[in-house]
Amino acid sequence: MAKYENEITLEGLAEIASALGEPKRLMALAMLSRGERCLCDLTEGLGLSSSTVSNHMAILKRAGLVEARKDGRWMHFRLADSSSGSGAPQALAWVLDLLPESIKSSTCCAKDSCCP
Amino acid sequence: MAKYENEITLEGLAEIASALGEPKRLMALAMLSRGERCLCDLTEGLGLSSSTVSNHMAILKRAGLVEARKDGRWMHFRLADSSSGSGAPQALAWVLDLLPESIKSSTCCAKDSCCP
DNA sequence: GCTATATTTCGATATATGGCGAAATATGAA
DNA sequence: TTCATATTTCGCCATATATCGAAATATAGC
Repeated sequence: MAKYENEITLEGLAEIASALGEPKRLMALAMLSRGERCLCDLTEGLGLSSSTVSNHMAILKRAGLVEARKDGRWMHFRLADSSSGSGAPQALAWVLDLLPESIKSSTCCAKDSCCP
Repeated sequence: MAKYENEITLEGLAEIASALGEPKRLMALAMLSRGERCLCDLTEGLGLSSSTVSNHMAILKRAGLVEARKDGRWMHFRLADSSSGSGAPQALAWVLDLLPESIKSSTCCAKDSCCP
């Protein structure tokens, strides 16, 4: 973590935006906006291999956009808490506001497990 | 308003985020937040070649984050108008809110032409 | 211990991106 | 028209990214 409590560096800001810059990752966030999911659920919903989804989630986690919780064999992911610093909550607010509408005009998800 | 007027696709959203996911482009937006600039000003401020900056600005323009105006030999860039649709204004609001603070802890800009 | 399942890590590969300099284009000025 | 300047386009290179399958790791249940 940075030297100061909630310090936001230019690189950190770019990292957050970059993490959001991939349709499948946006799709994953949309799924998580409806509640916690384990990796296998995300894998099924996104139609990607588990290794690929694991990578995507690591990127989102590194950017501070999601948090993970291990429960036995399952890794559960959820959207980052709004109290977490460094700009991620604001980014989530922005993107979650626009996601529901944008998903309607997309064929990104393999199943409708993610689509309202 | 028409149904598809300001439609946001998942890919469009990802394109906006992706355009924001590069420190030099964030720097360029910070410069533009202080007023219109021509490409040569941006080039000097960012410390990159003009061809590279031209590319960066094309990416920001394509994402709807900046607008351009040609005046003689000079191409002037400015932040996209808040009335423009497709999520760019919200993205700009998010990033412009955090940029001033983040720039302080960065050595990205070649000159202080961009730093408040 | 052994097996089955969930996840991560490890190559490998194809494509995308950021960067530059050189060449091409556009335009104002002499 | 000729020259100088601002910008874009092009070719190239190095690095990053998205993806997969296979192998490695972790854990629940037997």
